[in-house]
Amino acid sequence: MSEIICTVDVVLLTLLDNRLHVALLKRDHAPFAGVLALPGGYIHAEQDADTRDAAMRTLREKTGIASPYLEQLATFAGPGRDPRGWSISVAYYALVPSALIDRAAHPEVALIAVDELKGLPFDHRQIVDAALQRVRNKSSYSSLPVHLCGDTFTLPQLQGIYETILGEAINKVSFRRKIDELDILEAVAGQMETGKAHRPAQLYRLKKHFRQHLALTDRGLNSTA
Amino acid sequence: MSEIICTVDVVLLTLLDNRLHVALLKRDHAPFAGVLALPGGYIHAEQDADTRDAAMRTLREKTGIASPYLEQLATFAGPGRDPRGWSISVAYYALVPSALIDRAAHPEVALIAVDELKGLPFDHRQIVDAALQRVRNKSSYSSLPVHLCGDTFTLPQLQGIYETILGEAINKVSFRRKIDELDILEAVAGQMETGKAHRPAQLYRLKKHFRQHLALTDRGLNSTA
DNA sequence: ACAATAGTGTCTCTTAGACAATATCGA
DNA sequence: TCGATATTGTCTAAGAGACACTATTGT
Repeated sequence: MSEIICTVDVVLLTLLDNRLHVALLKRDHAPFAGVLALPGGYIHAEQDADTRDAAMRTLREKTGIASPYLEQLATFAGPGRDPRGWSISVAYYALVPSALIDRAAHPEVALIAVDELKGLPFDHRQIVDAALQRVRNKSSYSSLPVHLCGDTFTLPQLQGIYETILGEAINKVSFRRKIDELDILEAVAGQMETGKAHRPAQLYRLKKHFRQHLALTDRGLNSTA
Repeated sequence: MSEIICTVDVVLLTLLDNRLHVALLKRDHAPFAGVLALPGGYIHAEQDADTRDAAMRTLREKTGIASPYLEQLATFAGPGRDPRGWSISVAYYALVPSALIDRAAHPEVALIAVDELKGLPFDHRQIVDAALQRVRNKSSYSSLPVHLCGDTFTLPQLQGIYETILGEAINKVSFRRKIDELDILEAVAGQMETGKAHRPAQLYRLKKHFRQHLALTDRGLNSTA
């Protein structure tokens, strides 16, 4: 039983040009050397405190991203998914603002639009699909998408992000009501998004209490589901 | 990396005396020999097609249960959870009608009320808690609890099961409206639950299409959440 | 002033829950 | 007939979406 290959894989999602993108890396070694794949790697029992830790380390080492929103997705396993043998991959998904991805320091990180993915090795396609399904589902009733925003953002911007993820238009009044009920944002005093030929929008940021790990407790953006 | 211990654990839930119970087994071997613990065991790379398969096999071998509702819960891992070393446990949860548990053939299966659990080894307490949270959460918006029923049941019985799981009373009219909308039950013609000193209730059963794997698609019992 | 988008007030429609009336059994 | 619970009809209240009006900017 100890011949099982234990790995983690991370589906790192971000927004670019108003579309969801996944971070992929060209694999250094066989199998699938040179092919774009999810950032992942072996669990290091000597140093990883758990699989989340392993996923965090992997992400840091391969993309330089420090403390993203990171949540366990599911575990994929079996004899066929990795040609080296029976393997387990504990998959995580991360949401980060694209500004946090330092592409100068890590030019090897490829950001691919999720609807243009093709030819992923292993069962990575299945893992990405599971992550997308999870994020879409969870976004419909939680504040999850705020993790794709930068420090400050306007409500129209945030609504656009929800619409991008959910793939459908949202009623403006309802959206604002829900966000208001969630009570997780605070206006940045006096600051406005400016420069456009129309009324500027109020800037908001996450309340201090929610800056980090917002994941566990949120509920209730949209009960449409 | 190959010294990692790879296991599965199953949280088998059932209803007994109107209360949720977990199936536990006295461990045969060290560590924690003789202590009640979740049914679980090593993944057998030679025979298991994936972790679900391993969980199914474990459940069959240890409790005799053949094809329960079984879904992946989460993966628990780390250096401290098992005294033998760095370990991974892919946890599943199962829901079965208590009638399916053949306690004559498997007298070693202990069914413990979930609110009376104590002294579980490893991190099994944490795993059980995660399963309960998942089941309660999912029950509030899906038909999940029907898996705890036998072949036929009445609507008042089913409502009672929901109330047991959710821990609160449900509006009768709303409950029936929702169940009706889900459109997953069919009346068993002419059959009534009988014998009580009051109007008998109509018996229902799952529509054929939903007999097995109902898990993946269901939605929308209760949007209260 | 005009175009364009932000922000808000209000109406309607859908849906969940409360209440209550009717139905059907055993005693 | 009475007590008990099943089943169904209807009213009310809460919430989501549609619509439209006001606000504020650059041109």
